[in-house]
Amino acid sequence: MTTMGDVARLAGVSASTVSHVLNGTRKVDASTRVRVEAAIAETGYRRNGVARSLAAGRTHTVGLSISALTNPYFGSLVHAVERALSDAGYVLIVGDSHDAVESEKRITDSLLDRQVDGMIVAPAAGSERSTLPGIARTGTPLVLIDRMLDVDCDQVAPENTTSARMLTEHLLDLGHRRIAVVRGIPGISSTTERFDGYVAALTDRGIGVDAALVVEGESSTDVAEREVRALMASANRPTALVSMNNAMTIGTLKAVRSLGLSIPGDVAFVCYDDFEWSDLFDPKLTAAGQDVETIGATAAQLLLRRIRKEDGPPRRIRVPTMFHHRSSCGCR
Amino acid sequence: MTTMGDVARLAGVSASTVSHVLNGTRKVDASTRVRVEAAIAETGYRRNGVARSLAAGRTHTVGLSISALTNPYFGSLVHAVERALSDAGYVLIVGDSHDAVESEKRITDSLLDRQVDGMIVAPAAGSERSTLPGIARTGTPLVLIDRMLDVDCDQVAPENTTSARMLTEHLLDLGHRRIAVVRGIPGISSTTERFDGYVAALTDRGIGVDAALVVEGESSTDVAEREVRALMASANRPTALVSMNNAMTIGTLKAVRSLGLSIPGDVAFVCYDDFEWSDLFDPKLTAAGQDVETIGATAAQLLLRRIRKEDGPPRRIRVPTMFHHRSSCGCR
DNA sequence: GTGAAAGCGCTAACAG
DNA sequence: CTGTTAGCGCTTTCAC
Repeated sequence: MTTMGDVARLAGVSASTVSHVLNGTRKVDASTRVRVEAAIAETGYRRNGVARSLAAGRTHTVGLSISALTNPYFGSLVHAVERALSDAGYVLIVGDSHDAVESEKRITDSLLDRQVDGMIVAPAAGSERSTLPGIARTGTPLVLIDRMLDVDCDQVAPENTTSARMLTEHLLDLGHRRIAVVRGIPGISSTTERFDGYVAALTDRGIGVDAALVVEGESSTDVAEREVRALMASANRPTALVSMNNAMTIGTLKAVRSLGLSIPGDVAFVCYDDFEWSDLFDPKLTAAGQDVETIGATAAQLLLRRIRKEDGPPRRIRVPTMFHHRSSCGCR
Repeated sequence: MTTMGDVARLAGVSASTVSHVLNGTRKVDASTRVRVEAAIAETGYRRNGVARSLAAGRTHTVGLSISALTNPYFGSLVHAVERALSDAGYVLIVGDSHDAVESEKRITDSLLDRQVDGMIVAPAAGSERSTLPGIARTGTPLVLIDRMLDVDCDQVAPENTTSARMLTEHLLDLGHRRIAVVRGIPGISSTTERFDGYVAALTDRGIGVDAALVVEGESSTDVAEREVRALMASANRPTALVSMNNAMTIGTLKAVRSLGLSIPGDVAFVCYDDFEWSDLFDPKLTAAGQDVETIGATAAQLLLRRIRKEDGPPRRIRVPTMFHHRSSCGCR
């Protein structure tokens, strides 16, 4: 393994000069630069980032903890974050928490041990007690993504309440009164906020929330399928369904289809979260789509800002969703 | 920031003892261990992984370069790899090459600089000339994933030829003779091998390959949609279509739908790659599904083995696909 | 069972 | 414009 010292010797300069030509951190005479570059080329030298990080105190690495890499939504999120970060010269370490604080803690501890310059976390339920304090103690820049918490740090999440409310109101406008909702995993803001939007829409029209029409899908496709199936097979089947995230949508659609029911004929359907292939479903799904790219890019920018020590109060950013009016709601 | 030295001082021992209790690398008297642990707890000490890596020469980090984080297929792959790796105490740095060797080179160089203990790469076209030599030169353990190359290293990829052949033969068995194929991005083995399977099936029945029926989708949904649309709107429209990966499938279905054609009524359809929601499409897709979990887990195991210096000749593993016979082919 | 000391390969004052 | 010199915080012989 060739080190900076080897290169320096070969070029007849000091290691510090080699370091400076490599990093452009100080003026170097053109001729010596050439000699150094020649030596680098000759030896095939490649700097040791670990030593570099130790000496410099920065790793140019950021960590990302999310809850389900298999969910296309998070895949896009990782993609957006990765791009913004790599453009800035950082690399991304990803960890999948499976929405469990224990795994989340293991992941973030490991990231902290590795001295990441910052981290982005989609907090699992209970995160504010279990894992965030530990991160805060180290002073590592942190931005929360996808779910908001009552803590003092940068956060970026989609607009939830208003979007869910619009979705529900649309159904109400079409005359539906028995509207069921399929909720995501409990304990996180997205679930709560979206549910709030649903409740607000109903309440606003003087309709009470019927507990029997609230199905807990737990953000598991299988659970949602089972529960929705049970509901739709029961006597008090709703006339419309609103699904609160893409996993819930898949489960719901499977349930409906397995019962031989048709959408929107037998039951109207709208959902939070859009799919790239929404218009290939039959019928096309009326949905509130998140702007995942913006969410990811924004989170990365906020983090980069903190890493650069550009201070300021914590910011909480809501990214608007886009309403896609298609046909599963029963319109047109 | 508290260091190991601080802990040692507080516990009244040497830094080396602290290191040993932390790592379990040598026998430590129970009583001193207790004192050390108390000191650690008291200071909230957390070891510096960077210093650790520099001293030990291992980072417990592996890099992964893939071509499209937004593709659900790769999302699952990352997930599988991440799980296997984190179980073994490693973290994963991901980079998205967008199937371009230039980005791939930047990513792998950055990973190498960071002294990853190993890396997994889904090679872009041209990788063997551009990026793999550089990796080989460092001696960093490497396993290729998703696409195979004619190079000496561990590789794991799905079964392509036979699966594509089966798909095509199924169409042939149903009486189709004008079968179009939608190919993925050129220059990688999956595209070539799957196409070979298509050709073999036709040839075997004495049917020549009609160049007009070979559409280049370039692994871009948009391109596939445009090209398939053109083909299906033309005079010599095929009676059946075989799509070679999930992005091509989305594009193809969009094209078919936009023309108001029906599957399998107007054109039969089969595809390589399965979707979690395959049976929500209308009609349900007959597909050859990859076992992504196995591919990812296998790659991780092979890599771990190399990292542990368990030698042996390079292994090339083919993971079988699963044939899902549904209705888009026109059966039943 | 424990400590001292020599690095790991680089960065960044500090001096010239 | 360039070299010298301390470290960065840990692991790991080697010695006791």
